[in-house]
Amino acid sequence: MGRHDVRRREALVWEMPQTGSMRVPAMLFGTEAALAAMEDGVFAQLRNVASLPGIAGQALAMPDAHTGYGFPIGCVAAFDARAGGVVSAGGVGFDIGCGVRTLVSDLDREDVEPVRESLADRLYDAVPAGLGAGGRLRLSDRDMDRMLAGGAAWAVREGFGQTGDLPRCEEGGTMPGADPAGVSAKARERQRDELGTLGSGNHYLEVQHVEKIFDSRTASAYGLRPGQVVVSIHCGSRGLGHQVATEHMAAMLAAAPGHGLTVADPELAFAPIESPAGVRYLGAMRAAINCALAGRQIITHLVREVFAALFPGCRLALLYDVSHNTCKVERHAVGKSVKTLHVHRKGATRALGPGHPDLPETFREVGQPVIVGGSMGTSSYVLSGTEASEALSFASACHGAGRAMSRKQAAKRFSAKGVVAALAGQGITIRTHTLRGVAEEAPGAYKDIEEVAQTTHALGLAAKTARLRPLACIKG
DNA sequence: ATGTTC
Repeated sequence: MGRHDVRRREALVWEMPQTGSMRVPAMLFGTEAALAAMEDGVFAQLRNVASLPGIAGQALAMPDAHTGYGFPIGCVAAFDARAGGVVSAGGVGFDIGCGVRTLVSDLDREDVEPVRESLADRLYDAVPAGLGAGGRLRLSDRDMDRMLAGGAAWAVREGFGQTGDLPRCEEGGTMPGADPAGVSAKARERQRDELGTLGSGNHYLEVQHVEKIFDSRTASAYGLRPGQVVVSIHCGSRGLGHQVATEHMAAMLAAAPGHGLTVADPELAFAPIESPAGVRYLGAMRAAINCALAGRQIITHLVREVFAALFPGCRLALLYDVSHNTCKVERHAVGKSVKTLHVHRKGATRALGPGHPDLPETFREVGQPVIVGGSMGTSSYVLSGTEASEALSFASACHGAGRAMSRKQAAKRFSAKGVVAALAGQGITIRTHTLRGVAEEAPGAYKDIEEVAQTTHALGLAAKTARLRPLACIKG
């Protein structure tokens, strides 16, 4: 029961046929070498996902997939409520609403290079980061409810950002259907002073420059040009999302026998979409997504303050904000019919193609910006959504390089000081709250982003638009 | 990912 029955369907497409308890086949994407390097756990977890009630089409692993909690990270799976479909907290992940946003400036690399160290210091001081780090905001219970219902739109109303930012966020900056009352007192307490903080692990705030443009028409629609300075923010819902995930995984596990469901792997806890446990999770999950959106919006404001101090009058406009840990209700073609599905994207990015009605007018002709964050010190990519991804992956693409080894292995293998020095030699400034974190996030602990992006592009999951190179990176 | 093992 593993990878031995994986069949090559096309150059970059691999299928695990429907066998045993699987209700649908599973598909994986990558080169032969990438599949050979993929952890055994991905195949086993994908088989579990493909066995869940009500799954539609196929279970999918993106080119950056690696083993996760229940579902692989880099997994897309869609469920049909009318066919007994389920929702799984492990199918969204602990960091609910985690995502990336990229801001585009009117500065050139040459403007930033002379003050790179000072800019890194100021950003490090302005944006709280690290495990358990608190920020300057303290939310009352009433404000907490408003934040959980309003997301980035709430943050803009509170003075953090510009109304023009909102159309540039997935869902317009507010995830609908949130149930703030479903977020426990404990989850709220963990978040009380964490709003607008970066967190730790692979989260980062990076000043980058546009190193290469692959498609000038799309890049132009996105406002990207060679040499331009951009800022990317990668973070999620902090302690609140973690608490929501923890509580609901336990609740789903407890409720499973009542639905006549067996859960093979406790990490794979799930509940029928329309069951009380499913409904409660979805409401709380959407509130956590709003927490993540509000957080990225507040950090955007802090970054703009730093840039305004160093570069008076400079522009820092939001290109796009997109999550890669979500479950969303979307319409997709399955076989000959179009169905309403709960699409889980765990370590996978929504990638709507040209013409999709959910896209703002600006992106209607070229498709959605798909922001793919590299690991610390390596390139990131701006891709664009394609029409092909609808048939391939429920309009989804990769989310990053994907880990090639565990944090523990990486901490053993790499020296933090060595990593910082090596990156300095490449003209990349690192500011960090934890040296161990730097070793865990060493570029060598990740897959090659170039190969992941190329596979994604060649398959048509999303198209290469621009490559971003880091200048300065703030780590938690 | 995470008040880094409720």
